[in-house]
Amino acid sequence: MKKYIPSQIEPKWQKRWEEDKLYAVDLDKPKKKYYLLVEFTYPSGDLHIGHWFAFAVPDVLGRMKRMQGYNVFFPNGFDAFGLPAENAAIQRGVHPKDWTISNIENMRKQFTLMGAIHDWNNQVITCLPDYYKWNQWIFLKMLKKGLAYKGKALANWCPSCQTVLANENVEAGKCWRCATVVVQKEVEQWFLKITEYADRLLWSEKPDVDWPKPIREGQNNWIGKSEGMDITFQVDGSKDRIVTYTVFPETIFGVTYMVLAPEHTLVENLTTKDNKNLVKNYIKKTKSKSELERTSLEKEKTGVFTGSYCINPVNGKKVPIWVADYVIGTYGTGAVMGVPGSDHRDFEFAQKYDLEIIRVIGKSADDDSPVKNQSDVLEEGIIVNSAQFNGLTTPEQARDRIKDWMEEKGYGKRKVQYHLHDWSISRQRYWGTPIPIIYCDNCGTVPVPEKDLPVELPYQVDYAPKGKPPLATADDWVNVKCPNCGGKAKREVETMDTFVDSSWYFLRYLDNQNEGEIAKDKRLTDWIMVDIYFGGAEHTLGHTLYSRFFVKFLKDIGILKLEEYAKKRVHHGVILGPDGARMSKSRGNVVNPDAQVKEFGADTVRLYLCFIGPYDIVAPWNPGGMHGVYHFLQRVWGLQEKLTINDERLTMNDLRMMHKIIKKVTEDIENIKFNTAVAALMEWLNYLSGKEKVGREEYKTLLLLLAPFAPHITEELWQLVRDLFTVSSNNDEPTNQLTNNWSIHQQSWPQFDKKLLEEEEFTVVVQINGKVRDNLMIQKDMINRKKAVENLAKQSPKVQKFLQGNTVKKTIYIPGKIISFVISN
RNA sequence: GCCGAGGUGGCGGAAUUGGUAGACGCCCGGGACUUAAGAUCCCGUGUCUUUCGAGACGUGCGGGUUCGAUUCCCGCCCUCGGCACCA
Repeated sequence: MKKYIPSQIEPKWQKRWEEDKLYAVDLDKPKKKYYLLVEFTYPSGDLHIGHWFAFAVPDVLGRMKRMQGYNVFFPNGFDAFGLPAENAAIQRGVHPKDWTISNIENMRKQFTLMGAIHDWNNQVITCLPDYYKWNQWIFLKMLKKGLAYKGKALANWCPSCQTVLANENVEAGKCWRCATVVVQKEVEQWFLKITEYADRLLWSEKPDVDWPKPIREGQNNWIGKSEGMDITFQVDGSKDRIVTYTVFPETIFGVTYMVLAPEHTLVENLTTKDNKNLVKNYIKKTKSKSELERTSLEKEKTGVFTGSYCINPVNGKKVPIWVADYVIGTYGTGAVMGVPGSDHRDFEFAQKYDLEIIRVIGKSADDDSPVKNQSDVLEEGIIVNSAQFNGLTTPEQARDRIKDWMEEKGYGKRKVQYHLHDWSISRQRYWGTPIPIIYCDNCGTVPVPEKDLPVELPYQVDYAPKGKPPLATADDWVNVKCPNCGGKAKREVETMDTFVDSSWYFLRYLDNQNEGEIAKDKRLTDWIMVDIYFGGAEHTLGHTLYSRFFVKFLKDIGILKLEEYAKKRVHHGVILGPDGARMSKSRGNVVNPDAQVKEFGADTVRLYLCFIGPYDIVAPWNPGGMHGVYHFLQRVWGLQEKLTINDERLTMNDLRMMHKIIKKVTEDIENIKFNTAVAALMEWLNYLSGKEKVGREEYKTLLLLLAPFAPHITEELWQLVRDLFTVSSNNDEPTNQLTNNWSIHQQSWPQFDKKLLEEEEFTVVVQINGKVRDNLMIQKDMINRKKAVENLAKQSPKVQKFLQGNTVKKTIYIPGKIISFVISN
């Protein structure tokens, strides 16, 4: 027997599989299709162990499905636009495109070491024009439907770089590049109107697709639908009106003040002379604060009085109007009614500034106790001090009745409000999809005609200009004729958020050569439902929400027929460094998969990643664990010494064990429980190692079950003993099927036989007052005879010891499992 | 603060329509083989007590339901991930 040396067998089989096109998928044959999708990767240049975890483990599922006869499509690609390429360009003077393309080449080589069944013929690279053309196309379709629009929004702004910064590029309130203090500035940007789809993006209680509950709840919370009311307050002595939004209209009688956001348009009008300076200073201070400071850092609320008052419509009460930065201009109406008796935050504010506090929700109908502490504040209970509504319980009885009454009287109007904002897609960057818009001196904003797509990204630009986006430096590109009037015009110089790219890439896999359409029609109907989608939990509120939005939009314009695009979503975990911290170059705890492959082989790395724990685990890399699975593979290798062709040696126990393991491994892979599937294989190997000889059927089944996990070693062993399997026990000629399908990965997945799983003997545990005292072995035919089992149990000396001198009050028998005596003592 | 996930040996973890807690692997200890080391194979391995038969305790903490609770209920503590002072 040769020694098991992974480096001698792995490249050999990878090459052969590639040559024989073992994993090529014919997308025109949708019969028994299985679309396996893993979130594509950013081409950072190096494949790290996280990529292996993300791709090699789902590959196990894909391989089993193939052996089960499915036409498995497991494409891969690169999310190739984005900031790191631009940073590399600035720091090292490499062009982002060259940097990205060479990274992709390198990573594809590293991907092949994994031994995955990827179909690279259908790869997607988002930075190529034939891909991003369709970003532009979708954008134009949205523009046509009014779902893409230009608007203003607050953004992080670096006054020195003259550019908008993403949150992750603001470090402690300063620009990551030049350390200038970042300010909030209103900037014109392109938006996609995702809020239009808010209701459809909300998950129902029982959706048709199998997505984890945490992601559904997370998205629903993020969308944040609330059903409340806009209530109008007249400003005292003025024509101005303040509209305030609330989800608690039942507390309207408890309003004792009004608060406006500093950005509110009425603030200037409402501020009286005496208060001008105070308010002005306050607003100035607010502006210097970043959103971060205004929200999380500042726990204590601050505010100033404007000097004006407004009138509560329900009771004519005059209440003071304040300005406070805890009210956000962009949420609701930018005005909040203060109900300190029934809201903890309002209470804190009222107490600090000595504002009136009225109880409108009490513990009982006659509860008129003063609200003096936070603990006296009640958000739910019985309505008091509220005229005809006293005595109603909140929110059930009171809320809708008060809403009805207020609408009837014209005091307010029901309104649905979402937390979700429209999606800003403008980036002042080079390395992204150009937004297909032309600004004409005569015609204004003109969309690029569809026939002129793609608007290609120019190669020659200054990536780090001061004061304008990089594309603005490419004069030849920027200056164009207006497609409408032929007059002088300029292109939009901003590019799209890269989340646009990833919102529909799973469609493009279905045909990236077909330039006339987004993907082939037939494949969009036959293949598009992704059967299982693996990815990171960090995309709960980003990518997966955006892509659901895109799919719904594409359905509305007739491209797709689906409301959801993935039948099932599975989250993977995170592999930490051996020190338990997140892997990072600066920490020096990065595990290099190539080095691991060199030392142990790809099969061991794959197997370890399966075995490390549940697939959604966050766990450190443990080098000792690698030794464990490597050892296991060596033992599998050594098992060939015990192989015999004499199948008659299989006992009932052997058969039962084998079929039990087939069932366990099959079901565990299907249910994404790879760790216990591997444990079952180890358990069986331990069993087989204990035997003198291993039967042909056992050996074959072990290789087949192990093949998805460790494709190389099983292929090698299969080829060594294949002839033994092709000859049936009565020495017939080898069957054609096996000679054509030379590879183990072309074989059928083992089936288990239910009949062979049935046990002959059962272990019954004997308990006395719930404590285990003995075990009984009983035969199958005895299983339902309680009395007999009871008698048998009572004969046990160990049991007798505890029963002696006591009376059995009760006997519980669970057939084949437990007999439990309850005694008094 | 809110939302979500979780807390089981020295370590990663297994077992939940309530039924022998610790599968499988790592580490560690002992033995075989070897001149030796390594590799490999076999045995042991939750804690404490023990007359070596066994006994008590044990799944973050405190209660409860039950013949029986890691699993169900009530009240806490801690860790991780996410976030929006959301009216």
